[in-house]
Formats: sequence, C-alpha cells, structure tokens
Amino acid sequence: MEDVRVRFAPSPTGFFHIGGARTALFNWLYAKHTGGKFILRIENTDDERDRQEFLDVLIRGLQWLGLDWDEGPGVGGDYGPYLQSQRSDIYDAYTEILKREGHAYEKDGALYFRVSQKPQTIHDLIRGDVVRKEEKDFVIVRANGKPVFHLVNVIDDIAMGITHVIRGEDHLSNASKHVELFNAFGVAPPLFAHIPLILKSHGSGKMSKRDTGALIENYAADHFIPAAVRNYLCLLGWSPKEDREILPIGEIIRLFNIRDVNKNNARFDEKKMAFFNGEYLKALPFAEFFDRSMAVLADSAIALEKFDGAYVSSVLELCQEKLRSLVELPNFVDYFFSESISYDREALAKLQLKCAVRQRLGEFRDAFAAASGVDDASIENLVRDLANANCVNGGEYIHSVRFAVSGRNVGPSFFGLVRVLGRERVLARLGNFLAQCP
RNA sequence: GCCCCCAUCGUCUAGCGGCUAGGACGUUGGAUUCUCAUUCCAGAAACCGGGGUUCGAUUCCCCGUGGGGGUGCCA
Repeated sequence: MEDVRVRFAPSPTGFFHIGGARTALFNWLYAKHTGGKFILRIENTDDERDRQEFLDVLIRGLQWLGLDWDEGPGVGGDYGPYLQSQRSDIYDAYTEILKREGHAYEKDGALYFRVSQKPQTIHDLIRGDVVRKEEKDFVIVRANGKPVFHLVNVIDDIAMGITHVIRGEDHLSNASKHVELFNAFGVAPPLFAHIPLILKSHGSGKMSKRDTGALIENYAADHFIPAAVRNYLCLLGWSPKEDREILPIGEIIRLFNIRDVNKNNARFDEKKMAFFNGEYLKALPFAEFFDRSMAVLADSAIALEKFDGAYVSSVLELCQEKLRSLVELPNFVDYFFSESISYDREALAKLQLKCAVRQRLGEFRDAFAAASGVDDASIENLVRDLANANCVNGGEYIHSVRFAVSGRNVGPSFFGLVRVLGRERVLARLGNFLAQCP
C-alpha cells in the first residue's frame, strides 16, 4: 500500500479552535501510527485576512500540543508552497483542465463547475459508503478571479498526493462536490474519514470560539499541561478501550486507528479536562513541575527573589500532589512567601465551633518551642503526645495551627507544612495570631 | 423546506445476538486520632420509542422521535 499522506488544512482566523485541534490531532496520530506524513497546509484564499499573526496563533497552538508536521510552513517539503495564497499558478493550471474538458463554464463572470447529476459515493473509513447527489452546478472561481474552497482544496489534495482526508463531519455534505471534482480531474478520490464534531458542554450546537475551553491558546495561557489537553482530546470520539483513559502518547499512537473513531458527536466536558490536567500535574517529574511553577509564579504578585532556591523548591515539592491546575498555584502558596497573612474569618468561625483554638495553639507553641526536631516524624509525634496528654483529637492541633500559620483551612500535608515553614516562621506566626485572635 | 450523518448513565465511552450492561469525569455517602482542591472505599445513575428478523435483541433491518451538520461568488 502506498504511504499515508494526511493533511491538516486550517484557515487562519486569529484563533485556534479545539475542534480544529482535534482534527489536527487525529491526522497526526494516524500519520504517526502508519509511519506516514503529516502535512500542514494553510488555506488562506479568502482575501487578505491571512495576516502573519493569525498564522502564528495556529503554529504556536500546534507546537504547544506537540503536533509536529513533516511538510508545511517552516519545514518545507517537496509539494510546496504550503500556503494557498502562494499557489495561484497551480490553481490556474488545474482550472484550465476543467475548462478544456468541458467541466466548467462561465456565468455572471464566475466560473461554474458542471455537476454530473449522478449520485456520488464517498468512501468513508468511519461512516462507510455515503451516497449523495450534487444537484446544482456550483461556483469554483469567483467573479473577482479568486478560486473557492472546494476547488483549491481538491486541487491541493491531488497535487500534494493526499491519501486520506481526515476532517470534521461538517464537511461530509460537501464531500460529494469534492468527489465530483476529483472525477473531473480523472483522479481517484482519497479515502475520507469524517470525524464527529465537538459540541458545547451546555446548550445546543457545536463548540464556538466563545465557549469556555474552546480555544487552544487559552489553555496555554492558563498553564494547562499540553499533554493533558492532548490526551483528553484523543478521548473525544476515540477510545483505547480496556477501561483505559490516561496513557502516554506513544501508547495512543500505537493503538490509534482511524477506523475506530466514533460516529457520534461528543460534548466537551471542562470538568473532566480539569481532572486530566490534575492527573498530569501530579505525575510530572519534579524538575518539570518546578519549571512550570516558576513560570506561573513569575507572573504573580509573589516576591520569590527574597527567598532562597531550596526553600522555594521545598514549598513546590510539598504542593505538587495537591494541585489540580497551575493557575491556582499562586493563591495556594502565597502564605509561604509573605508574613502578612489574611485570615479567612469564616473558616475560623467554623474551626472555633469544633475546638478551643486559642488553647490548642498555646499548647502547641510551648511544646514546639521546646522541641528539637522539625522533620515530619517529630512533628507528628509532638502532635500525638500533645493530643494524648490533653485528651483531645490530634486534628484539633493540626487544624488550629494550620489556620494560624496560613490563614485558611486547606493546604498541603500539615507536617510538611510546618517542616517547610520552619521553626522561626511557625513560632512567629503563632505569636502573631495569638496576639490578635479573639 | 431539501439533503446527509448520528443515537448506551448528566457527560466521555466499553460492548460488535445470550453480560448482574463495564470503566472514567461529575454527583451522593463514608473512611483516614491531617484540612481538602489529596487519597481510598461505597452508592445512585443508561441501552430514545414502535414495529420487524431471530429460540433470543443494547447489538441486525424499517419507521418514527430526538440531536448534529450541510444547503454562499465563507472555509
């Protein structure tokens, strides 16, 4: 069998839609799976909307997701140019063929394609054979001389030797036009694979750029883990089966086959996306978690430069397992880097209902001041001994002290929290809190 | 209007003629002499309806219904 050549052919609109990203992903997966080529072709026929910055959004998005292309802008290839705006000579040549063979005629200044009026069969790897008849002749070159999408899309697929057209189901109805065109050029159409669309999580219709979670550039801006987004996207319309969901991309490439893609549209679920991100975050090697965290903290109000590297590192180490997304990191760790703690009154009120906060804090402070070790085990023993001596639950110390040193009732593991903050800070904060607490 | 595609828990899905219909997110309830935005248990939750075919249909066929898409000198 001939080598697989697939393409992602977006038009630069200024944003990178999640549906397009998933189409790119499935093409990429299929190319990787078959050892074929993944081609990026930019469809910018429509007037001069094709500004460089629009193209950059697309390129950055694909790179962020780790979807590298074998041919296309930036990497070249034997079938270029890969920007449709630079291919008009090719389109003219092909259009001549249509005219010469009587498949096209002029009307109202535009060039029309003469349809066969016969039912066309679209061989689709996902849906099977789909038969559809094109009723009316349609425009292939506008009166202003610009060729339309249907024409250039087919010409490029022929000229670039595309073997499989993997694209959104919104093109399924158009496919009969394309098959007519392929026939007119005397070329066997490629195999099609119309993948289901991504629907918005709430309400009706497909995801639009205004829906939350719709734009790839926003995931990057919100510091999502690209591999998590990519993994989640794989599962919208495809499944590795065997009750597996989170798996390395190499494994996905091995298992992925375009024939296994579902037929029905999938609704996007931000909650599950967030869950995936959390799982990937926790599984990150610490060095990478550290780097990503530093990038987030650098943009925050936290003044990291006042602290030594080892301290920052130990704070992050402590928090990695608790985080679900990096955007919440600054808010999660701010009290490690500032002595002006804002106390959550509501959380305190709740705590006071359950235990005698002041008393526990006093007891803890005295014991902690006298203790020698600040490792997790020593702190745990200290809490346990205190609890036993005073006949209360260890949690009373834990919750009270957590609140006094952090101002809130949620956070990382308590013993690690005390260890990382260190004796000085903990004692100072306890003193502070006791001095102002009712 | 016409054409095309689709249909399993709220959501993503497994299932490809005989299953207690499985998993995941979410949700609910517990657990941990450490909170939860962690972790672990447990629970609730689905085969759109009607006809066929068959000994037997979630699974195959038809018709409804519902959802999605297309129907541009947009892509």
